[in-house]
Amino acid sequence: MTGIDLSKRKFSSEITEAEPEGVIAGWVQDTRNLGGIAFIHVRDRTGITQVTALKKKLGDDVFAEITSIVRESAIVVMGEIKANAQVKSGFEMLPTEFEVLNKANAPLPLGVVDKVDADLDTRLNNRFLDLRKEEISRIFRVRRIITKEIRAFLDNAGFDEVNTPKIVAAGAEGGSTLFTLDYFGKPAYLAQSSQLYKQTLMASGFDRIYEIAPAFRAEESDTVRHIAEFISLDVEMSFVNSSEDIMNILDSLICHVLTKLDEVMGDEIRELNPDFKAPKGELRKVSYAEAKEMLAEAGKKLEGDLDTEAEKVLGQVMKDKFDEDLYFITDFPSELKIGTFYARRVDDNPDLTGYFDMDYRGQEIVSGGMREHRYDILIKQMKEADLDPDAFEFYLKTFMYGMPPHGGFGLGIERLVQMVLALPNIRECVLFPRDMYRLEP
RNA sequence: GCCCCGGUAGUGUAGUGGCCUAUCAUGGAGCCCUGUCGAGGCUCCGACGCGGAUUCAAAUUCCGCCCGGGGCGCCA
Repeated sequence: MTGIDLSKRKFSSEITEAEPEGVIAGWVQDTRNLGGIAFIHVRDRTGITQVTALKKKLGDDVFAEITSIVRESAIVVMGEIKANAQVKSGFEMLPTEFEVLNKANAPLPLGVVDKVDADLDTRLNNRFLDLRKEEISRIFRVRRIITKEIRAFLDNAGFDEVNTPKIVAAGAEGGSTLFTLDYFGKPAYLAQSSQLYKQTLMASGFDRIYEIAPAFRAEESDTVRHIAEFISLDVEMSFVNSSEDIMNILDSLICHVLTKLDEVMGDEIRELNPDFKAPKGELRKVSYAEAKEMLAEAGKKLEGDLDTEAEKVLGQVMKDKFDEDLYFITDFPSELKIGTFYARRVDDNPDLTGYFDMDYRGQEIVSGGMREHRYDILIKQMKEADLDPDAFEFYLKTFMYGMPPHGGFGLGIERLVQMVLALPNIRECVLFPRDMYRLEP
């Protein structure tokens, strides 16, 4: 039991002179002891309150006690609120009582307000301390607003949120990138995408659905844009004519989300990424063939699918030419989408698919398009992709009883956050990232 | 999976065979200071990833292992 009633606690942002007595609680960020006066900066999730301790008023012993609290200890302070123009927040607290709720050990494995930077690895090993930094927790505020606005937009557009299993018997794109696990003695996998299930729901009359859920990839991809567990927004809609219908929804969705984000915390985002701006409206569509030409002009010859360098060059071209960050790449050749067996090819030109990517400054963040809803063609494409239809029985069955034409897309939430904030590493926008080497914390 | 690079105090670094009893900053401990907010001044503390090899001598060279960083392929 503490002597100070924690239920009376106010956040730093709520401190005003209106209530002359107050209780604050948080972490001791820093102490400035000037001898006869000391300033203790107490941080909570809304900001910092300065506690001003006077030796004369508190007495030598209490003053020594309050000024010797180890940084990052959790404390609660009760005191008098005073307006003071010399303080950043405009208010300070003159303590009458305080209590260390739990002391921090010294030295800290990671400084929260130190003047030296720490490596990402060190920071992730001590993530709980890393997350106490405002500029780090800000990344997750951005992330929360993004997912909140995605839901707001899609709910409003008549989409229902669903959940599909993450323990599955087969993957959407073959077995090499699946994590295996033992499921009551049977082999099972962690879902690499909700593709098969969201299509199944199209055969179930849901019409418009979305899911925001983890996807697991056992790809041995050790890069700044890959993680083994990421959050995917999956959207699927049925009774649609073409990929245009799907791109329209995605276009409106992304513009809505980024516009709202700009409204709510645009300035804070630009402190971290000065180039952030919300797209104005309809996004540009560049066909694969056009992209190839634009790349040739820029001196990058392309054979086959866009490689990482091609994506980056194209991103720069879009920036230079149109001053645009976000754009579609459409009409991928079918030969590049063999592995994506469920992609529907253009009826009068089977060399092309209606598949598209959406790139954000040269980084792929979305991929999607019309799915193949006709059973026979699907089987054929599955075989071309070297997959065994027998392993997909539950999925294929849904195509035999009135599967409507449908399509959708998958968007990598972390990739979007990473590009909005221009973060150097995707791990920055995951609380506890999982990669080839990191399984804890 | 392939290619390149690195591991020095709690944290970030300097140091490429002897000048190393290892630099600087930050941090920690302590002292001084009644308006700090990257506070300031002074003192002290604290480190060469592990194993082997070469050498009179290894933080420094070589080999193996472990850990980390970057790029590619692939993808969201």
